[in-house]
Amino acid sequence: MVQNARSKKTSSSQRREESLSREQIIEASIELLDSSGEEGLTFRALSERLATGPGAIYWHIANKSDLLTAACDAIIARTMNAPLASVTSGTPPQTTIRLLALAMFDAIDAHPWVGSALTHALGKSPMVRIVEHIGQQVQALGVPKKEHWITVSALLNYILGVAGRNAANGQLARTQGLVRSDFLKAVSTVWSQLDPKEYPFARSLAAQMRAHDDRKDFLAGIDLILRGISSPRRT
Amino acid sequence: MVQNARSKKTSSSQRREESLSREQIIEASIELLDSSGEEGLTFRALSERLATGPGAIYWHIANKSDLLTAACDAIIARTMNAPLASVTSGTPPQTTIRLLALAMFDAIDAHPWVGSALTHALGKSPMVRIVEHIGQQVQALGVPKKEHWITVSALLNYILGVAGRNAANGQLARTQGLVRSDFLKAVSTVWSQLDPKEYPFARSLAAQMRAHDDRKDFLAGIDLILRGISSPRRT
DNA sequence: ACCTGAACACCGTTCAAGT
DNA sequence: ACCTGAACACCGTTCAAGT
Repeated sequence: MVQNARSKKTSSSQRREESLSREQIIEASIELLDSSGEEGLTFRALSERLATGPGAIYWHIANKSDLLTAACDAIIARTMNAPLASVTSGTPPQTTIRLLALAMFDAIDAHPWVGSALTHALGKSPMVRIVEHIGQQVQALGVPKKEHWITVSALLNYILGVAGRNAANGQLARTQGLVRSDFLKAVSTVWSQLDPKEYPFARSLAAQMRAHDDRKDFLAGIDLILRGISSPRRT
Repeated sequence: MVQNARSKKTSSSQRREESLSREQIIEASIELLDSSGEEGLTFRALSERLATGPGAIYWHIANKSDLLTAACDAIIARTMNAPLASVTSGTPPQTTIRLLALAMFDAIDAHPWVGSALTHALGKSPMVRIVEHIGQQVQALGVPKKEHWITVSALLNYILGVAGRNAANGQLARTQGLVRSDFLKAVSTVWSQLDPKEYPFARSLAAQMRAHDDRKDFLAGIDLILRGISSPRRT
């Protein structure tokens, strides 16, 4: 209360001007999520950052799930529009899909919480945006209309799988105070010590796991699926 | 307190015999998760079901995350072993992979919470089991050793993506009191009303979404990836 | 119309005290 | 060795009361 006493200064500096807006709340949520992860986003921390009470937020936002979806949507909207800047009408759809997928990967890498937020926003706007952008390229690829759903689903599920993994990796790494590469090294070490009778394959994979590059491997998976899409059915 | 008064009856019926065991706790957790979803698993509900206090559980289990992983592992262990019963040495690896993948789908369909539990148990035993079983088939497929990691990752990420989606679908459907098919119909209706200028593709997908069959489409995605695996690289 | 902040009904987890 | 259950430090959400 004391620090609010100097409110005579018309409308200059760090005091909130006019009223709280949905955009302000979402932007503050993103900052909070980026700096302290999913569990760092609480209505109390958020209202403190916005210099207001917990109840005030409920005037603009329905509930926490709504808040998370909105924050996620803000990131996805930026992510889906950015890579299209370098795309011309001559760009092959495969290239555009790779660009979109990589943009998703980088966004989730920068904001791990987006990964799990996406999972919980299935019919919602973030997902619609992604489906739209990827779908248009699948269409341009000449995939028959009947297979649109299955093809987009396959790409989307793969991307969501990676997203979820990255989100979990990020959170685990944060919890244990490790960088992600160190965390993977730790897992690799555990796997290399698995019982060779029971888990021969997982054990043999430990070395590749230690050396791998998340981003490159993600793209390799996209390429694998793209190959599957353009490969004839056998049935 | 009153209902425990008749404890003279030696050791016959519904009273706990001997002491609480980790297995009992995990089994009760699975029942709770199946009947009331992820948010239904609380230490209070669990301890009530086990006729004990919340603190007692901590003697056998480290924390909630440990509990969820253990419950998930119990389901995955059953899931990965069952389909192998019908596999002989002559079964082509593709067929076995399809069987394993379908077993995963069905398990997650029956226990939606497994989907999100898997995401949070990355280096842990449930994941090791899955990697081991799928990996052995990838190896049998003749995939070069250098590509083991990427190939298994692609399959796994796809499966995890579907798993996460199913988990979220199940939870949403539960929250809104809908069966899953009704929930998809509702989403499809929303999508069919999207702005055709902004979201032409997503809009055109609504019909396919309404008609689709989760399980069949899941398998179609696996087949698509399998085609990609056996299709030559272009580099 | 928008905000305040106390209050409600929960959580996971701990820990002295019991047996 | 194992269990009890009160207590702690949190949550999301609501709502009368304010401006």
